[in-house]
Amino acid sequence: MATFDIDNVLQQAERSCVEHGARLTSKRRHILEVLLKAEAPRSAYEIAELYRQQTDENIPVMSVYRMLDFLMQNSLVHKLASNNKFIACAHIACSHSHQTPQFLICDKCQQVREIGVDKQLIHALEESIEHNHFQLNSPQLELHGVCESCQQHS
Amino acid sequence: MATFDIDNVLQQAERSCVEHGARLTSKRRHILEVLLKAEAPRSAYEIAELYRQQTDENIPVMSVYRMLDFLMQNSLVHKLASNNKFIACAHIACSHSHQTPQFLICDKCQQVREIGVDKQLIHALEESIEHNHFQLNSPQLELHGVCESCQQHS
DNA sequence: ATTGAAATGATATGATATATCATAATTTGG
DNA sequence: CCAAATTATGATATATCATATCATTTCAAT
Repeated sequence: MATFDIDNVLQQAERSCVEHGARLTSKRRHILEVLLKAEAPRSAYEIAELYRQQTDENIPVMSVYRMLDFLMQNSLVHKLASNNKFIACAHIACSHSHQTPQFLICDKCQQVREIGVDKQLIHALEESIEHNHFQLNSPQLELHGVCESCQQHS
Repeated sequence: MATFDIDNVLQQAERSCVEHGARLTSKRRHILEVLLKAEAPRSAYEIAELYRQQTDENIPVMSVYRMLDFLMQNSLVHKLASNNKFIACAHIACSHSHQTPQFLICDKCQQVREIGVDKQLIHALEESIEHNHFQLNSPQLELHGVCESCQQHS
């Protein structure tokens, strides 16, 4: 993601937090920035290390976890359960309301693509689940495979 | 799951391993049995503890992980990435070839239902993913929510 | 300025998972 | 049947991921 984009996204994140009465502190903002700059999902410990490198300031991992919690609550960051890593939401700067996030995770290069799966499809999935009398919380999907680029170079 | 079912499932697991030239050793079989008896997904450490209780024998967690790897390779056990726990495959004794596993995980009682989502639906999902030039490994889905029983008792 | 709430730091510890080398069990080829 | 090779398991250490708890700092509201 290009630098000018990051600034734009950060501004939008700022706005979104203000709207919801959430405080995007300087440190929280920095954590988000680290993830926006990262080219793949990062663990909390990796984020702490990148934070140190990029700001010349130490940060306890404990704090990183708390800030990630904040960012997740405000839909600015997602957690990938399948590898215990975190990723900036790809739709922070989008105007439309956020869909249920769907991630394509490349098992070779670790890059993640956050896609919008067809709404109808998700709807059908939800219906199928309701047939099982199950009440869905949030149908975040994580799908593992090989991305286009890695397919070509193998 | 009733006891007589467990024996049946274990026999089927045995058969399936023989077919594939895999060795379902006594210990591996016991690990599978522990999971078949468990009424919810278990962590590797919990499995080690249950193993101790049920066999009066110690087992290193290291070994549990290795045996779980074996069982997963042979489609007898699945790992739930979203909570780092393991569960016996619900379709060991089924004759039909295994579908892509789909799990409904209750966030209240932790019970898991392994369902067969509509084939067409999965197919559509796969198509949507191919549009993104992504090559799926295995589309295991983990969906979090509240099960029927917990909905009623809340 | 004072106070109360929210954010962050510091420390400890728990939970999950892998690396590595040693030993035991099983298979295989003679 | 035995020896070698392979596979499985044990033992130990350590890496990695995450939470609990209490102390301190920052910030906002009065």
